[in-house]
Amino acid sequence: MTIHEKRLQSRDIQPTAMRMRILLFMAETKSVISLSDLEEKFTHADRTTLYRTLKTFLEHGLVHQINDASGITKYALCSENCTCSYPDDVHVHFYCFSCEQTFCFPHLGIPNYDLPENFTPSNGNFVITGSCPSCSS
Amino acid sequence: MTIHEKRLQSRDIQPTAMRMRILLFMAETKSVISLSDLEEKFTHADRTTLYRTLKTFLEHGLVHQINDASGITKYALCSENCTCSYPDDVHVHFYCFSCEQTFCFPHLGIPNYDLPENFTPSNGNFVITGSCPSCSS
DNA sequence: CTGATCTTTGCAATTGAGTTGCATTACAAA
DNA sequence: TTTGTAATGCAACTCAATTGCAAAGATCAG
Repeated sequence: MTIHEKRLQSRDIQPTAMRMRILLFMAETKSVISLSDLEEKFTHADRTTLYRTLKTFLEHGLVHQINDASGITKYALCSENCTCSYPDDVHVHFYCFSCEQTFCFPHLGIPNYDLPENFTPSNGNFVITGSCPSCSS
Repeated sequence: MTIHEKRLQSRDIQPTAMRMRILLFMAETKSVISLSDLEEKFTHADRTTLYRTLKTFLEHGLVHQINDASGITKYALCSENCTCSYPDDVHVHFYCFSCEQTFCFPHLGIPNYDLPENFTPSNGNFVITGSCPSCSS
C-alpha cells in the first residue's frame, strides 16, 4: 500500500485509481489548483469526475478550498495533521493578479479575532492579492 | 445638492438618477449586497446598468468588493475617508452560511503580514465564515 | 463463481453569474 | 438648437459550477 493510498484511507476515502492519480498530481505540483487545471492534466477523464473528486476530497478534509479574486474556486492539499479547524488551521493565501496563480502560506496564520457577539466562526478565507516574485520584476 | 450627490462627485462619478438611487439604497441597507440584490430591488432597471454602476463605483473607490464563500461577488460602501489601500483600509468580513448574508466589520483590521520575499501585496480579502446572530439561536 | 447491491465514473444537459457589443436615449457643452 | 459624449437598455454570449441518469466497476453474501 502506497503512502497516498494510506492518506486517502485515513480520511475515509475509497482509494480508486482516479483519486490516487489526482492526489498524486496535487502532491507533486505542491500548488493551488482549480478544476480547469485538473481538466488540462487529465484530458482523458471526465470533467464531472474531476469535479466530484475534488468535492469528495473537500468533504473529507483532504483539501481546503480557496476563494481568490479570480472568482474561480481553487483547492490545495491540507497538511498531514490538518483538521481544517478555525482559526488554527486557517492560513493566508496569495493571489497574483498578473499570472493568476494562487499560493499557500501555511506559516502565516490568522489572528484570533474577537468577533461581535453571537457571531460564531467556523472557517476562514484569507487572500492577499498582489504581484508574485515571477511577475514583480 | 444632497449629501449623496456630493459623495458621488467627490469620487468623480457623474451623479445620474440611477446612480443616486443605487447609492441611496446601499447607504440605507448598510449591508453587503450582490448584483442580484440590486436586481430584486430595482426591477424596472436593466441588469447591465446595475452591473456597470457597481463596476463604476468600484473603480472610483466608492465601494469595495468582497469574495465570500458563496462564490457570488458582493459589494459594500466604503467609509467616507477610505482609499481602499492595503493594509490600512482592508478589514474583516463575515459570511453566514445559513442565511448567506455577508457583514462588514470595519473595526477589525488585518495584520501587516511579513510576506515571503518579492511578494508585493496590493489588496486583501478576509472573510470569516460561520453563523450570524440571527441564525445562531 | 454468480447474482445482488452499492459506489464510482461518464455523458449530456442545465443553471446562473458575469460580461460584451451595439443601438438608443439622456445629458452637457458650445 | 445643435452637436458630441456619457449613460442606459436590449440581446446575446461565455464559462464555471452543478445535476440527472445511465453505464461500468467494486464489494459482498450465498
